[in-house]
Amino acid sequence: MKEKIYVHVADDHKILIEGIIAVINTDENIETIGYSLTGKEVIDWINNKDNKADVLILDITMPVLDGIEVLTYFQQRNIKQKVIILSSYDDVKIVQEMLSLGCSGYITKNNAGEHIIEGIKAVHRGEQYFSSDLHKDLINILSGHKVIEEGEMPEEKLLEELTERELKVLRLISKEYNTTEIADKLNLATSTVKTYRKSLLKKLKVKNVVGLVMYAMKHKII
Amino acid sequence: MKEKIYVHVADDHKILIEGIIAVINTDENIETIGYSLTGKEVIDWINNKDNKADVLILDITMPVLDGIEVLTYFQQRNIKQKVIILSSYDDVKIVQEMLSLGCSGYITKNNAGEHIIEGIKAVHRGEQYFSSDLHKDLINILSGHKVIEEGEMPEEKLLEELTERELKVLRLISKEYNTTEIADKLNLATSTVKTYRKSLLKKLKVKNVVGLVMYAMKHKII
DNA sequence: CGATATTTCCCCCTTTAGGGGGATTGTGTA
DNA sequence: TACACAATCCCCCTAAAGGGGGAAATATCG
Repeated sequence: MKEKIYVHVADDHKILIEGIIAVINTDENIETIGYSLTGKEVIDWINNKDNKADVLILDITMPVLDGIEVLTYFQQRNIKQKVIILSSYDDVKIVQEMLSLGCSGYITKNNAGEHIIEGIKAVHRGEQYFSSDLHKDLINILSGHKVIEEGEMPEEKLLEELTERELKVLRLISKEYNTTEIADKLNLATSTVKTYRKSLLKKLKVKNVVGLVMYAMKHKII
Repeated sequence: MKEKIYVHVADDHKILIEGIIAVINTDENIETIGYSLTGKEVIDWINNKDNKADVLILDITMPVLDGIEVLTYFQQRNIKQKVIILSSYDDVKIVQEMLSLGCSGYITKNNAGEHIIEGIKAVHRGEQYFSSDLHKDLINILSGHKVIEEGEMPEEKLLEELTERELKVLRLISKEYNTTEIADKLNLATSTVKTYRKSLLKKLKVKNVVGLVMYAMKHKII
């Protein structure tokens, strides 16, 4: 008899958590062990010595610390638990960003529950897992992706087309900050921030800030 | 022994559907009878004579015809099945809009599964049902809301705070049009459009276009 | 090492957005 | 009828955004 895999689920929609738990518990070798409704709860959970979960199913969009922030926290603390991202988005860039933040799997919500069970078992074995409906070109890109080892700190770039700085600026733009305020927050000259704004408009092929914000929302950059 | 209530579930996230089905089937008096992943599938299902469902659980955001379009279709055909909206949004305006489109219940995804069972039974009895986490002021507003009778065509306004014109301008802003282009499209003077922009900023209490677009996306105005 | 990309900053300039008024119609309702 | 409000337009003005360059330092990668 194999040892059980203990799973913790984090999503801001309780109904979805209940669903995942119901699906997961159909497998004898997997057991759910608590859930979180916000990123903060996940952090609290990980810092609890009593937690004995092996795998975390993590939604990207959550109030009070989102999935990205949780992953960043995990990366900084070198958390041993495996993380599977459960997301509505099948965007290549997001998958890459999540991978660079150290997650072990990525499953879209469009996918059937059985994939979650597969995914949990795969990442628990130390593999990486991606749900099958991720575009084929994504799989191609990912096949060349370095598998993240235990304790390793992946430092590679994400969102190939947008640079770190451009992303930061875009996130701040989406928070209604203007050029001067962004320059202030990032300790840059306003001219520099203006340069980033211009390159964002060019790279994303949009007409104005509105296009930038729409892109940011659609691609969950905010 | 009571007669069973047959339920159909529509959501673009299969995992959520599986969850809902798992939750619903814990109740002996309710049985799920198929599901849809897009609004189009719902329409196909409703037009199938073999369908014997009583209640439809309907997500608002779906590809290929969203929940709003499905409800509109139902309203036009005078469909007898009861509809419960399952949504991520607990916004008063959206609830009102859905009610005006003839839905019988509104449950947020933040709510536990047990509410779904309660809701299904309630709307099947001919009542209206709203999940308990909807703001209290919403409940107050709704208590004065006319219950929609079979076959009635409600025509009331939605989005009280924004006027028709402001909404039109907001939608065009979200399409990256600038003031001049909007004025052109609506056959207005640019000064008029500027007036609307200013009143939008005031009414929605945001700093700039970015805030307008964020509001529009969050509230499904676009 | 050399090519390439990122980050940082500067100049010039035009267009657009936004903040502050005010004014006129028309419509519906207390 | 009087009042509120939506819809339409105008003025003035400042701040911000965007379009076009250029340029230097640093990093990265083959």
